[in-house]
Amino acid sequence: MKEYAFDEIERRQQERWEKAGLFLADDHDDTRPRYYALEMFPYPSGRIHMGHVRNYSIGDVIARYMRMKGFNVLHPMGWDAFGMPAENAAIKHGTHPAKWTYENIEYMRKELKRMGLSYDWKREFATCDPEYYRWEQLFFIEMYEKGLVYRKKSKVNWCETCQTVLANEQVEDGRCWRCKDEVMERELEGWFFRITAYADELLEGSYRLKGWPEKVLTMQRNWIGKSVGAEIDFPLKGHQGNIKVFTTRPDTLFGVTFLSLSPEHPLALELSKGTGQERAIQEFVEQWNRIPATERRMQREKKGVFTGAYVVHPLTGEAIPVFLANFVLMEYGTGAVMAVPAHDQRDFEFARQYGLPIKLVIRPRDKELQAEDMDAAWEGPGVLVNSGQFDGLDSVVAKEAITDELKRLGRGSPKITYRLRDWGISRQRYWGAPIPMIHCPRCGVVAVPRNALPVRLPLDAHLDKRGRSPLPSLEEFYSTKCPKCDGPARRETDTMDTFVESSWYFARFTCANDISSPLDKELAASWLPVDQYVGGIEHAILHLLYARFFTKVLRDLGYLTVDEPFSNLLTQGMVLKDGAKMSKSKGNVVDPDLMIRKYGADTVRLFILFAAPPERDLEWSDRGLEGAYRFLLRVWRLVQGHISYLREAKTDVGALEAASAASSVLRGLRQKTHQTIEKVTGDIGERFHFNTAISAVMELVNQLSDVLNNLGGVEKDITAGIDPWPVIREAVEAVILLLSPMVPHITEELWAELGHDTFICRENWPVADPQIARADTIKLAVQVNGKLRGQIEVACDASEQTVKERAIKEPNVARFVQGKTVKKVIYVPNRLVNLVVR
RNA sequence: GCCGAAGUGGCGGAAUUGGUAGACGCGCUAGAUUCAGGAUCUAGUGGGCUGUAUCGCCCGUGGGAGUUCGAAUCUCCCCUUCGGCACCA
Repeated sequence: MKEYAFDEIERRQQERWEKAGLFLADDHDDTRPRYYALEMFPYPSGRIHMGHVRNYSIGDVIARYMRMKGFNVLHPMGWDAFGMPAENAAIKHGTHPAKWTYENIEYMRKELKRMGLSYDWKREFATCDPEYYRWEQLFFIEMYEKGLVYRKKSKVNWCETCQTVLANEQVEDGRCWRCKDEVMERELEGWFFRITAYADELLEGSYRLKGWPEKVLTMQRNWIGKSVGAEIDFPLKGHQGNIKVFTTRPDTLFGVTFLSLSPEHPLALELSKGTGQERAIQEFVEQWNRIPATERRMQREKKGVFTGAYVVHPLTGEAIPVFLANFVLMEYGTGAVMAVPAHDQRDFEFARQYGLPIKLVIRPRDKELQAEDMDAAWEGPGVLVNSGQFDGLDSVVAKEAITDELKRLGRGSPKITYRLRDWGISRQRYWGAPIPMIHCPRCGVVAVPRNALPVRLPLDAHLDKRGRSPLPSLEEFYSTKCPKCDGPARRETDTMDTFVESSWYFARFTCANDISSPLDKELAASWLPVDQYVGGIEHAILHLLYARFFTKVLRDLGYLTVDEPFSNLLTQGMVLKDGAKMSKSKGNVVDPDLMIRKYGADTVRLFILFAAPPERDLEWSDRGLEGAYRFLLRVWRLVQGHISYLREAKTDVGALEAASAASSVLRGLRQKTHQTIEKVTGDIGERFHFNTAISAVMELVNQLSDVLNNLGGVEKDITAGIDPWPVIREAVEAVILLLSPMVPHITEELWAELGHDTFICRENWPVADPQIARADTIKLAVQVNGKLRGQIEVACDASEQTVKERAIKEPNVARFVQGKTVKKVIYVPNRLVNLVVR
């Protein structure tokens, strides 16, 4: 018997596939429906890890399955190649980020190829290729012209270790998402993408993304954080001007007893002038400034100080004191809030702390409240009281009524506020796409002309030990001429956030080799949106929201015709070892290369698909891996051990039907074969539950082994002259075909061994015959008062009457029914009979 | 604190629509083979019951209550674990 030489087999099959160009997507074939399967492309960090193996195994099953289902499949791969680790490695090892990156890509490409992933490698690119980022620079300029890019000075999150600005999303718990060092606050001028212009569409669109996990959509909605309310002006008492506040509860306007301003509010110091509160305010603000920005938000205790100033209530004319309060955020709304202690918990705590009045204006429908003995604010709905002309109104209705009144008086207006901030994309790093802008002392900011693109990142730059970008001091780079006035000018030396590259790479894959334009509109339209996107949940907000934003921008720039990039999203769970995420620091990393060398790519793929459904976390198990290997070995021996009979067998309908008519064992095997096809098709095609698909094939293999181990018995069972091998071959072929998307090499090899000269990955997915899959008898459970008391086997088409009679005659059932009256008989066809007795 | 997901044998997990809980795999036990170990094959494997022992009973899906002829699945309360958000006015 031939040995299962997985390494030789896998390499040979991979070579065959490559030579035959099996996985190239056909841009021009319109006879088959198109399907775009995509996995999140990796950062070329050096080597692949188990997370990649899982991600790409899942994606590959989908791609291969859809191909067999007759789709023209696009399944590309590339490299998210800009980023800091390249710079860090360059500094540490005295190499160049480009060299490091391209060498890693070389290595990792080999690793991916060794896994037998069915990619269209002709579309591969790295985002650090000038031929890629040149188009990104073009988009930047076009967005700039449309007002979607702007420059502003802002307080930014600065990571000293990484020497760069971080987006809000890259700050976790006040620390840098990458190096985990504390983030500082800094004022810096930088470039922004106006993602807020799409806030509403991003939010609306989230309700139409039926193929996304609800969890991801919820996270995005929270991130966008839309609040509907009103902006209200409180005129300063005795001064010019007013203080603007944003509130979602205009219905509580009559309950305002003070105003709270952020300590960073521009009016903070000014308000106290001439009130005797100057010192107190000064101290409070100074104290506030001494607290590191990252810790400010963590303070939970409500603290504040009176500014000495008063504003006028816009409807009642009352004087309202103005406070500074440590919980008011400058970056949200207007940096000032109207305080309604009776109906906002924070205001309530603040008021209690400083002995400020609490005025009840919303009375809940089902209970009586007194301002004096409340122990928490009432934030729910109710009926308005103490609210002048609005008394008696429902609080929901009052929101609009009061806003209308304010608008009529010119003291306020409806307002929608978002938590989402514009996307700061400037990075003071070297290894990124240069921002194609020029600063001219005479003309100001000028875009690089389109015909001068790309602005190439100079490769002869020198990185200093501290990791600071060499670009601002590299004259050959920054020194240029103004495209408008031809005078001396300076190039922008910031580079783009690497999330920009990953925001449109999926679109570029549809026309990766187009050298004349960023996106071929027709090709993009023919492939997009991505039918199935697969990746980690850690990108739920960042990458996925940016990609959605970019898709809408590119649509509005005329490049794309779709509104959303990914129709269906599968977020796979993590790979754990000993209950924890694999990491170098924990020392629990399992090296995929090593495992592949030891057991082969098919075994590793099989284990990882079998151990858990894709969306759940997966616990790595060496034993489980061995189990997967053993199973493949069983399949191998099953086929090779009977190879000459199997090769001879002809699976024509006549032979199959004759054999199953002649033998109950063979009839049973055929039935199991077709049931398995049904089950696996559903599990892969509809649920992506590869674990149960595999276990179903295992059951078929078990039954097949039984039959083969007992061939003598089968032959006795058979009418003379009937050949059992067609039925056995049908089962064997089903096993091989059904497993092929998951373990493509061994199945390809066995397919050839059976005498096929076709590629299995080009075969049609098997179709179950429901007639054969259906059993002629069926086992039903019989319950008495809901407890299982027996089992009966009846003909499929048995009448309800027959079934009930059989059930009641079943000895053990009869025992429990004896001496009692049957009150009711519940009959669930194909499932059970339940006798209710008393 | 708020939101979400999860909790099923020794372990990973299955039960797709309220209908025979524990499929499949790992591990374990016994047997066969072997000088031995490993590998392989066969059988068994949720807990309890000397009980009318190839059959049957009781208990059992984090805990408690409920709806139902019937609940791992639905409802309510509680516990634990993981993830996200965390003063967003």
